[in-house]
Amino acid sequence: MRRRCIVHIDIDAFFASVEKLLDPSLEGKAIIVGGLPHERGVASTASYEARKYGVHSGMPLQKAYQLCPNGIFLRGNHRVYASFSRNFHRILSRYTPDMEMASLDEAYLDLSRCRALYPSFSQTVTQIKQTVEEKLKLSVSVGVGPNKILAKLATNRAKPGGMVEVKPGCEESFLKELPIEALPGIGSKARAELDMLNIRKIKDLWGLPREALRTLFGLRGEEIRLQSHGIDDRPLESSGEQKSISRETTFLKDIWERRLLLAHLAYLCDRLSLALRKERCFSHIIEVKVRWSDFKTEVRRRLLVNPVQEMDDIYRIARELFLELFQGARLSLRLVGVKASDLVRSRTLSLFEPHSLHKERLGSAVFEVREKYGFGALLTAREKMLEDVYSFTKERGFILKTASLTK
DNA sequence: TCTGGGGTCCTAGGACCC
DNA sequence: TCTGGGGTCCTAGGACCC
Repeated sequence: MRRRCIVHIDIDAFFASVEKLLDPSLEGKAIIVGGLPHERGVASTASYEARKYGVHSGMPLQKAYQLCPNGIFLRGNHRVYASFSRNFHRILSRYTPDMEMASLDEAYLDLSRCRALYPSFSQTVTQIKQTVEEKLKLSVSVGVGPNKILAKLATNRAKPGGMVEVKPGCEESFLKELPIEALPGIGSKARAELDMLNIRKIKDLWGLPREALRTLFGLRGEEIRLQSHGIDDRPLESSGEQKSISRETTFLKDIWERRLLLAHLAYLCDRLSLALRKERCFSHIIEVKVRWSDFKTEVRRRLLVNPVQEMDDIYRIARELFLELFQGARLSLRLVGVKASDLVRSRTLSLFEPHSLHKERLGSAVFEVREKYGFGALLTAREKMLEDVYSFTKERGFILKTASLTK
């Protein structure tokens, strides 16, 4: 098979860079996006200035604040980032239809089919990089290789702002000294296990027999073995249908009052219902998640014969699942969440649900008003109750992190 | 240090059926 | 009265990614 030409392109410190663009006074400063220093949470992005202090994404905000007390902490605005991401996608798609958006700020391009169009790959790649940077006003890093794994690892080496190509014959020398956790799929747990076996670099994996990898990583073992040699024939995948939608909240302080937790659960169900409606989806599985104050996480899910979309239906099930978990609770909760999965596009109306048509019409009307005027523009009776609970919440000093219902 | 929110995928055990 | 083998479905948990 002919060597493919895969390009991986990644926006540098994406959220932080967008914030600098929106507010030029932030230029040159240590920016940490993810939340305010006293909040519970982690950094989703740190600017390169902040990284000098040791701050990195995934780090708890309180720790980031200790390391970088003069940093500028921002909650961030996902809608703005999503709009930048759409532009990113638009620009790249002009070069080839063979593209995979791996996340908001990261994409793969396969130029193999466009050989006739682009006689010089390195020139084309340089041009793509320049165009993206000019149009988005954001710096990007680019990696080029014969497959996804090598292109991605090349990008990591190119950061920030550079371009690295893994040339034919250089694959193993490029890989051998990289730490094993550079391979996607090897996270903190796997790294710790491999560390005990004295396996720290990718070249250390080369000596392991297949069976050992199979034992360590299960089905992923063979893929990891091949990738450690730079072999990867995974095709690019255009983003398929979403498999699940979820909404969850970590409270600023742990909560033990049932009434408060149920009220917040209802709020999450409402937001989930809105999201399902937006995607024109119905859900066959509803799942409730709780995280206790000791950080132990539990879930309960229910498979439904008739898929749901309406808030009332979701909440009825979520409430039961929640109470199953919360019955006899000895600890308070730091998180509740609700998730819809096994999504379907439409559903057949059941003869046993005479009111469902009416309910759906009401739901559509609520949805339209909220799309136009915002979530808080229209409150149902239950949400009016919720609103009271929110003020009750404030009186009790439990400020929920999620924005209140009214604007 | 004290651990987000949104996802995907895999594993393992129990129930159930043949 | 002791106890198969295999397949599938469901549930819960967890690793991992950005």
